[in-house]
Amino acid sequence: MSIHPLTVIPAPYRPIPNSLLRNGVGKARLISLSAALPLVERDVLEPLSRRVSLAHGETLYGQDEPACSVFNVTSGALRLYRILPDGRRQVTGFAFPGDFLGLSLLDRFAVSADALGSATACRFERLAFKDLICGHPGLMMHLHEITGQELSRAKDMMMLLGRRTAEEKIGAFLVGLQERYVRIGLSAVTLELPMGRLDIADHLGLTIETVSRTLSRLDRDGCLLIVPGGVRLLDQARLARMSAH
Amino acid sequence: MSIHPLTVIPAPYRPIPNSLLRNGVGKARLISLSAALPLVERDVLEPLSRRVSLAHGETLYGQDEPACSVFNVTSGALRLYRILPDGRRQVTGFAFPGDFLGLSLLDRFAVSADALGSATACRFERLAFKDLICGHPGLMMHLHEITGQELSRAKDMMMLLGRRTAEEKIGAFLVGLQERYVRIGLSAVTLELPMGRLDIADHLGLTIETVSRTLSRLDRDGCLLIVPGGVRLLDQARLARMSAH
DNA sequence: GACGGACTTTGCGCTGGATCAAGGACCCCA
DNA sequence: TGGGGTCCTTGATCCAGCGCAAAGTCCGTC
Repeated sequence: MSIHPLTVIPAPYRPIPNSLLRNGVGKARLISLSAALPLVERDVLEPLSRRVSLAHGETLYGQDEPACSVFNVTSGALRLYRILPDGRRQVTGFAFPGDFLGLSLLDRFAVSADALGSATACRFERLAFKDLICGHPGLMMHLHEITGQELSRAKDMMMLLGRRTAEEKIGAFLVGLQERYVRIGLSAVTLELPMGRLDIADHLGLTIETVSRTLSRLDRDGCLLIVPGGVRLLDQARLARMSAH
Repeated sequence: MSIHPLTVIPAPYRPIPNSLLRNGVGKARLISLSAALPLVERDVLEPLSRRVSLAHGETLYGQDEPACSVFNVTSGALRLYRILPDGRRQVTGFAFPGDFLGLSLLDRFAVSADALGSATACRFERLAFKDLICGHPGLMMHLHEITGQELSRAKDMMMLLGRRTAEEKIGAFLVGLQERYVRIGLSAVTLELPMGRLDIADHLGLTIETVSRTLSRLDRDGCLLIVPGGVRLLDQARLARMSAH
């Protein structure tokens, strides 16, 4: 049902787990930091960093843990979330190569972070990082701006969670993900979804069944195509309309 | 129904609009900046500021407008929100004395801000503000930390919007407001609610009817007392439990 | 190549909160 | 003291999305 027999699907549509999110480990750090920062700032930060590797499902840090590090994701994808005592979970976002984690430099992490598939990151010791940027106002300002953009996206998210329907949530999620992928140089048509349906549900304030049903319906309507490991966006215009601000 | 005849209510419970939120205009700026910042940082910022006064409902700035100013609220309360083309609204938060607005220093405002009742703020010209803090790394770091706290609260809000029931939303809203009031030296028991039911609804992702019904039920259950212009929290323990993280 | 486990899809009945509709309280101003 | 506007409350009904249950799919492993 999800792949129509007459549909031409350009390779790769086979589930190569996280394939598009792994760009070769050697270059990853370079790619990542250059995407987010000017050369000169990268040169300042680079010497402080140490590599961290995570296997599928491994935790990078836990909510409320003392935040002694700042991270920059270099490959793979991470899930950021909070959990209530009774098990209800809110996935506040996903992190991809180039994203900073813990950049607000608070004493404790605001969320937990774990890996979807395998992932790597640069770790910076927080106090050293703080001292360093204190000596580089331009860099600090740049990092502040990145935090400001995250805050702005958080407000988009509030609107999404508080005032939009299931279909709009799914649409906005997919279009937003596509935009982020394009910005880091990944496919714009076939979206890899390294997170599961349950992660998407807990991100959008829905249940896994509603996510599944809504995706199925969009597939049936020819709006998108569910492929193993992800989704192909077909009717971009309609998706854009349903996720429009 | 909302005020039980046998309940002793300490004055003031009469609706003095925004009474507790107006602390005398002359001292307001001092109070505000001293609350948020150390003395030395206040002395740096103070000379750049100009007073702005807003009447009830007046707009301080609009979403997507070029952000040429940073503000620090000195009296009253503001509503921060986004609106979708079809009229659906998400109130992303409320601002009280001491709060900064536009601190992420992006080119455009992420939300609209208007006054609930009358309000005043300090206005800083954005570029001058930026230049100034570039020369004061400690101050910039402090402001960055404030932004980080706002981001953390935004994530609380996502959890609230995505995963909690109407009653939990109301409970968490009231307890959170109380905590903020305490921090700026206002009453801890009788909460003034300068925003209307519709503002609360649009903040919590509910309808005005659900907000009204839920408050009525909590009143009936002896959990709180609806008084003109606000609410008195009676069963703090139960409220804390229902809003617990 | 078939067994087991994790994830996804689908059907069905249910419910929390939305929607529609009607009053009620309060306030400003005449 | 009364009339009109705004906001709030309450009741009745509806429905989008939830919760449960049962297949179905995919994948790794032995």
